[in-house]
Amino acid sequence: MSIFFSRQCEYAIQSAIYIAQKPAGQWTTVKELTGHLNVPYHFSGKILQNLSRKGVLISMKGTRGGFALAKPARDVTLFDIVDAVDGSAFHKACVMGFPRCGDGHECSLHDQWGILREKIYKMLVKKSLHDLAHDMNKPGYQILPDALKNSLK
Amino acid sequence: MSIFFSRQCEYAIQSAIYIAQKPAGQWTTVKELTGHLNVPYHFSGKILQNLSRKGVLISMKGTRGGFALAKPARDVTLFDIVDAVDGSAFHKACVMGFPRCGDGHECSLHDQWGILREKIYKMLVKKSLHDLAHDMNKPGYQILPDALKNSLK
DNA sequence: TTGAAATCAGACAAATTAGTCTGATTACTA
DNA sequence: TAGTAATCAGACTAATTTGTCTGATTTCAA
Repeated sequence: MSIFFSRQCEYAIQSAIYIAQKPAGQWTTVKELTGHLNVPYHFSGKILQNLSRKGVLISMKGTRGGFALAKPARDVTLFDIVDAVDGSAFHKACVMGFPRCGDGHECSLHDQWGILREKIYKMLVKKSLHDLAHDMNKPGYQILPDALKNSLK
Repeated sequence: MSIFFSRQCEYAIQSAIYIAQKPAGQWTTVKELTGHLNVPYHFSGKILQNLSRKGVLISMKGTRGGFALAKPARDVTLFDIVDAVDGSAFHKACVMGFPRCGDGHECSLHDQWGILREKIYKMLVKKSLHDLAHDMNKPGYQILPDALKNSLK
């Protein structure tokens, strides 16, 4: 049970936050990212390419290339990332998997779960990458264990 | 993104509800279950065996055998099922996958998600199989599409 | 203009999850 | 007591997700 998002989605979120923490206009390479983030190098490449295909990031090839946000961090929500990677099936599907739920034959949890799901959705939509980047820069917050941080290139 | 529970867990929940709808003391065979529930026959067997190993169900071999609840339906919560199948990692793990979150280096969503997660947990703990079985017996509720229901043995 | 450093593309491998098959064992019934 | 219908166990296959590898292309800088 990967908690709520797929692992790929977790990686994407963490990557986006990392990129958003840097001054706008700077490019971030896969190498730098995976040095800070404990995401497998090549997998990271794939994920970032995917995000740029989806319009969340932009990329530049070449020596001074890398990835950057396609829009200002204030204008990208957490939901945008999740939606780009995992889709938004959790909006629709029955939490217990009953096929007719939401179809006039709602399951016993339908309403309760609907309320919670909506709260989760609002949480995702209200958090911008700017918020996240800002929060996670504060002292108590930290993206990685020190051990890993020290071992970066 | 399998919404929230693994598919196996969804099957387990649906099966448990089905069994709980029958009068106490009756045995339910895999054949009957999969006739009503659209769960692959052999996979269903595995899942039910697993649930009985975990103490949620009991089983009896032989001609008139099958599976039944190990305890009264009022005493089995939805959380018991989920916990038996998927575990309860969602209690602990960071929703965005940050390794140090919950360790003094909380992520930006930690508190908000904690509140929602607790509500989800309460929802699971408060729903007994008896509640579920009762609710899903009401007219508007229905476990399966008619088409499937009609094609049962 | 050449070399280095980056993305990009796609095939491949490994791990996990989902689903299938077969044969053994058990218990009821005729 | 023999046959049937069920669980049980475990090996196997298939599908999905995760992760790896290689080579091509692009861009910059010496």
